[in-house]
Amino acid sequence: MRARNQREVFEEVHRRGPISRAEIAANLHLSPAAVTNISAELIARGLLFEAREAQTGGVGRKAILLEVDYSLARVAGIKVSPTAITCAITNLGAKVEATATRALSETSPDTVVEGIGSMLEEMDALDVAALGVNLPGAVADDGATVRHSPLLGWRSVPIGQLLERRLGVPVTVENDVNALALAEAWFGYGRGHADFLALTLGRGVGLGIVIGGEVYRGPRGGAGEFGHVILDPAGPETEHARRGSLEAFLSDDALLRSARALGISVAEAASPEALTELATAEDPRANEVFTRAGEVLGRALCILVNVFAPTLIVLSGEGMRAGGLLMPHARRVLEGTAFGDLGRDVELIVDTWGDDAWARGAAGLAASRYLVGEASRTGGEAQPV
Amino acid sequence: MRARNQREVFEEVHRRGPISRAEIAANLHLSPAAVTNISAELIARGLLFEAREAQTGGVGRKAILLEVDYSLARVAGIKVSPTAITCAITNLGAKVEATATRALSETSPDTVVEGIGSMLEEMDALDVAALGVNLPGAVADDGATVRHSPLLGWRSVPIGQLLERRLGVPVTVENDVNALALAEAWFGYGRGHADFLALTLGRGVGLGIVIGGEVYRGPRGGAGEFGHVILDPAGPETEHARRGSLEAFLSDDALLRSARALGISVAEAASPEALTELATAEDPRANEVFTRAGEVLGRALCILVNVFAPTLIVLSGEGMRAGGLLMPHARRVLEGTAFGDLGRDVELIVDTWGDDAWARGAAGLAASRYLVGEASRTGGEAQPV
DNA sequence: AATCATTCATTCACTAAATCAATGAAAGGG
DNA sequence: CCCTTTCATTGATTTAGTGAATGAATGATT
Repeated sequence: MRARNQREVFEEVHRRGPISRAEIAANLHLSPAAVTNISAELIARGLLFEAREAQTGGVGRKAILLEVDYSLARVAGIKVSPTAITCAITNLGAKVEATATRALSETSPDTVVEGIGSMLEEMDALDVAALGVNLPGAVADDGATVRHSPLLGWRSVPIGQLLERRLGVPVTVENDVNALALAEAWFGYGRGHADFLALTLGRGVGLGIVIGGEVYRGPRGGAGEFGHVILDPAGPETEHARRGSLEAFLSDDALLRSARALGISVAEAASPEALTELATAEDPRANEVFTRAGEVLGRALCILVNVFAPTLIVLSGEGMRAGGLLMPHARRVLEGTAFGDLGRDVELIVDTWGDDAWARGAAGLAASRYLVGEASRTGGEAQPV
Repeated sequence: MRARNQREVFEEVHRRGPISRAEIAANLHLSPAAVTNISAELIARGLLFEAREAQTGGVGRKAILLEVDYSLARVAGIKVSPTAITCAITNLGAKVEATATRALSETSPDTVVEGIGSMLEEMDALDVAALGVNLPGAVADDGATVRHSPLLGWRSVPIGQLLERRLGVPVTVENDVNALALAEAWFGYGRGHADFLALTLGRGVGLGIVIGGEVYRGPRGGAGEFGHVILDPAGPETEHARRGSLEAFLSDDALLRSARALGISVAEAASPEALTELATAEDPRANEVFTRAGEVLGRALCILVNVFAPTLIVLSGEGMRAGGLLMPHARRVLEGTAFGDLGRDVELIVDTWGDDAWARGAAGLAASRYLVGEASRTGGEAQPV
C-alpha cells in the first residue's frame, strides 16, 4: 500500500515534470498530508528534490515544485544486433552521456557477454546502477531469459543471469521494440500519453503497444508482430519476410529490392542509406521507391489507427532515416482511408534513429526499472520487484 | 481502499465460480482474516452466499465455497437497431428469462424511448434494477450520451437521461460491439480470460478489445473500428462500406453482392439467411461465397492475431449463422499466415448469434455495472462509480 | 478409538497509513 | 495593514489491513 502510493507519487512527479505537492494530491486523489509524508521519504532517499518555486501569477502561497533527481545514478543500455553491440551510458533520465559500438564476429552468448563486459570496462562504466539489454527476439516474462531469437541464433539463453554474474549489476533483458516503446513512454514522446504506439522500421518492422503506461505483450507474450501482417497476398517477398507482409514492403531489404526492380543498380545504391541519399538528391526512381513505401506505410498505419484509435504514434528505427521521404505519402494515405477523423486526429512523430536510439531505449528500460524499484522500496526494507 | 478490495473479492468470486475464502486470499494476496471480513459484509448485503462445501478429496477441513447470488435482482438489456428494438430480461448472471422484439417504423429518440418504456411495461419488467442499452455508433464516456450514430441518424442524443427520466432506473448506454465484448468478458466465453477479442459479423464488422478484463476504447474512445480496415484497395465496395474494407467483404450486404456476382439470383437467395441455407444445401456457388468470405475472415484474424497475440477470439453476430461454413476456411488461412505458432495457439469460439445475443449483451452490460456498483459500495455510504 | 496433522475460517490485538481539522507559511489585494 | 487565498505541515483520529493464536472439521496414524 505504502509502496504502491510511493510509486504513484514518484511516477506522477516523473510524468508531470516539476509539480507541486498540492497538484499531486489532487491528481492522485490523495490527501495533501499523505503527499507530504510520501514525498518527504522520497526526498530523504534522494529520488526527488525540491526545485525552484512555481512562477504562477496567481494569489496565494507559491508552490514548491518537486522534481526527480535523474542524476542519482547512471545506467547502461546495450543493443545486441547480429553484427554489433551498441552501448549507451545515460543518467536516470535517459540522457546520453556516452556511446560506443563494437562489431561482433559471431553471436554466441559467451561472446556477447564478454563483449559487453569489456566494453563497459573500457567505457569506465562498471559502476552503473543497472543494465538494460535489448535484442531482436522473444524474451521471457522474467526479463532475463531469451526464449528464441532467430537472428542471433539463440534459444533459451539466460543472458540476464550470465551478465549479472559477470558484472554484478541488475540486468533487465527485453525485446528491442518493446524496450524502445518503454523508453518512449518513460523518457520520450510518449511521456504524458497513457496509450500510444511505437512503430519501428529498419531491418524489420516492429510494433510496441503501450497501454496504460505499460508495454502490452498479450496474454502469453508475443503481441506486436505487426511486421508479419500480410498486406497483399500477391505482394513482394524477401529472404526473411513472407510474401506480401509488411516487412516484405518496408524493411531495408525490401526497399533495396524495390530499388533494383526500378532499375537502380548496386553501384548507384548499395545500402538503404545510399538509397535515401539518392532520393534526397531527387533521383526520380529512388523517389518512387519511397513513394510506394510511404503509401504502404500509410496503409499499415491505417490498420493501427482503425483498431487502436491512438492519439500518438512514434515512428523510429533506422528506416526512419527516410522519414522525410516516407511520411508525406503515409500521411496522405492514412488521412484518406482511416475511419472518420481518426486519421487526422493522430499525431505522427518521427523520432531519432540509428543504433544509438536502440541503445538509449535499452538504457531507458534499465532506468525505468531502477526507478520503479527504488520508488516502491519502503524504508530500509527490500521489496520484491 | 476498502471499496477496492471488496470489489476485488467480489470479482474474484464471480470469475472463479464457487471458491473458498482461502483461495481468494491466496489469489489476491490478502490475508485470510481480511477475506473473512470482506466476504462477511458482502454476504450480509446479499451479494454473495455460502454454497455447498468443496468436494476435495484432500486432508483437512473442507472449504466453504462462496458464490455470487445472481438472483438478487433482474436487469433488462435493450438492443436498438435501425429497424427494431429487442429486449432481454435476465438475472444478474445474464441468464435470459424473457425476450421480446418490436419493430421500429422510425428511429427518433422519442420513439425509441417510448418503445422501450412500453415494451418493459408489457413484459412486466419495470422493477428491473438496471437497464443496459446498446446501439450502433459512438457513445460518450459518460455511458449515457450517443455522440454519433449514422445508422440511427442520431447526434448528441442524451438517451441515457431520457430513459432514466422515463423509467426511474439507472441506465447504461454502450456501443453494441463493446457491450457484447463486455458481456462475453463477464458472463460468456471471456470469463477467466483477462485479454481477448470479440469479433462480430452481421450488418457490419465490429471488434471489441478486452484488455485486463475491461473493454479497451483507446485514449479518446473509438478503438475497434476494425471493419473499416482496408484489406485490398482493389476489393469490392458496398453502399455503406469503403472499397476493399473488411465490411465490404464480410457484411451481410457484401455477402449478397458476392452471391449476385456468382450468379445467385434474388429469387434463389434474397437474404443472408437464405444464402446460408443455400450453401448448407451444398449449392456450389453459395459455397464459393462463403469460402471466399472465410478466407478473407482468415486474413482479418491474421492481422489481429499478429498484433494482439490473443489466446481467445470470440466470434459472434448474425453473420456467424454461417460460422460452420466460414470457420474452416478462416482457420486454414489463419494458421497458414499468422506469425509462428500464434495462429494455432489461439482459440476461436463461435458464439450464439441473433438479436437476442445483442440484447443479452446489453443486459450483461447492465448486470456488470450493477454488480460493480454494489460490490464497491461500502457499508451504508454511497460511493461514486 | 484416540490422537495427530492438516486445512479452512475466525478472533483479537496490533500497526501501517491513510484522512481530517487545525495551523503555519507565503504570497497578493483592497 | 489586514484579509483572503493557496500550499505545506502537524497531530489526533480512523480505517483497514496483518499476524498469531484459536476453533472447526476432516483424513491419516498408531
